[in-house]
Amino acid sequence: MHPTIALLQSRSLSMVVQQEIERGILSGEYPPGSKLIEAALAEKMGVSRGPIREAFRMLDEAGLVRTEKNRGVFVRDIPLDEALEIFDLRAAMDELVGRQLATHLTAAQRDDMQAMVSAMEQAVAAQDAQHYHLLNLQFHDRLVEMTGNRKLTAIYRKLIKELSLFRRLNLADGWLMPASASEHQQIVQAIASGNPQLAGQAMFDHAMESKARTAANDLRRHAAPLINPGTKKEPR
Amino acid sequence: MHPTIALLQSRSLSMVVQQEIERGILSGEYPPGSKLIEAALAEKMGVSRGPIREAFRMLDEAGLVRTEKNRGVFVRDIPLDEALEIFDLRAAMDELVGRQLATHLTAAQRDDMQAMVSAMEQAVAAQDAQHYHLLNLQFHDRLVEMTGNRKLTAIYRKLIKELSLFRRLNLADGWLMPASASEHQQIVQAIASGNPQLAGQAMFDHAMESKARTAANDLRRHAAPLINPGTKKEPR
DNA sequence: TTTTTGTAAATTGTTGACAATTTTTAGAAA
DNA sequence: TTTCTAAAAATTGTCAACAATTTACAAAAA
Repeated sequence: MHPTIALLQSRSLSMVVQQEIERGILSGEYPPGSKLIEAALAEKMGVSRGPIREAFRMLDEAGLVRTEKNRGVFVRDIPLDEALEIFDLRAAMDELVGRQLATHLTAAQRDDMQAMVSAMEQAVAAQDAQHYHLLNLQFHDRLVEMTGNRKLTAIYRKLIKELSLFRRLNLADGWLMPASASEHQQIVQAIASGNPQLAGQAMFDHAMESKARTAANDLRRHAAPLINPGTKKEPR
Repeated sequence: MHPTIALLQSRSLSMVVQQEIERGILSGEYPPGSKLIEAALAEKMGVSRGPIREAFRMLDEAGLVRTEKNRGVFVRDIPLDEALEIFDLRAAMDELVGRQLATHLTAAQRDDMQAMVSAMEQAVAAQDAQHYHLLNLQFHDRLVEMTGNRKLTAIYRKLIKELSLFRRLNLADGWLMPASASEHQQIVQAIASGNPQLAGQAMFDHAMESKARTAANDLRRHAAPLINPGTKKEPR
């Protein structure tokens, strides 16, 4: 069967719309706090408002937008305290990932991990922060996926998406690039050693380091505030 | 402001519908696998199909129903392997809860916990399995809530709801009631001791005991199959 | 100037209608 | 009887229209 036909049979309009809006949110096209207007999106995507509204409900439940009755739908802006909460939760999940991988890792998985770490080290050497950032996200995503726990993987990915709506994170990435590079090699070694306690600890510590860096970076931001770029409409 | 007016201003129709359908699912009125018909629900609740469809999208994202294009929406039936995955994830979250409570517990919280354990012991003495089950759910929910981590609390509650769609769980509860009673006292003591490692371990072990009991109970179910009660329409 | 008030415009909430697809039913053919 | 086929019914997908609410704007009052 033709792939396009198969796609139209399985994906309803609202799901396509949901993916498209989500892409726009995660890419920064619709920044945190900005208002999403039903009619505008409907016209842009060539559909009526029904599927747009259904997509809004999915995005709301996923935590990417917030809905105010009779006022509209806004891209969520994750406050610092919620971001820190998510880091704690992610650390616990990563610890579980480390433990499980340490007990069930295959040789092929071990090589995968090592290859990704090598790629990250190359990105560090090349000073390519953007590429390093993508590789880092992929590394952790793959590790979670390797556990085979689909529910864990699904929730982990949701948390990562929500975290990307924490504005102040973006700036941080550049400065922190070299810091976490060596930790990844440590993680791979701990997992490969087959010691669940050690591997879990390495993953947990790495996640908490990210949390600490984010918190420290937020303080720096407050000390040296930025000029307000506000061109988009904000709520209230 | 009058509470009824405030309610009507904050809750849109689709949110009310979502809550009502969710209540029906969790109460067993709409059992796992059963089909949810838009028109029937719309008439029953006195609204049009639009809000029903929006509620469906929320419930789908929450994992309580599954949508098949052009075929309809069905209450999800959680398979054993997914239930076991959720137990692993919940164990990691509970471990985090134990650690955090051990370091930040107030005296009032400690008394709360102790009171709930006492209530559970009374339910055990009275052989009231139904009441014990509710108290047990409340105990763990309150502990998660006490951490103050809202994201953790929200995801934990979602997981509990999904787990309740694992049919085979219901039967298990009765037999297992006395087994987990003493573990709760152990948990409270571990948390009250202020030792994060110990408290986390107690919570983790307790969750994994639940998992093991569920798995064992499922084996028993397969050995002694039940007469099929099927009166509801099933998909396929 | 600043605040208030009233009207127009924009936007959201809800509904009913129609099209597309699936499911059921009844009859024909094997 | 069983299997296949085609029409009918039921159900979902999508849309456009209308009502309700909020927002924007301009004039009047302080």
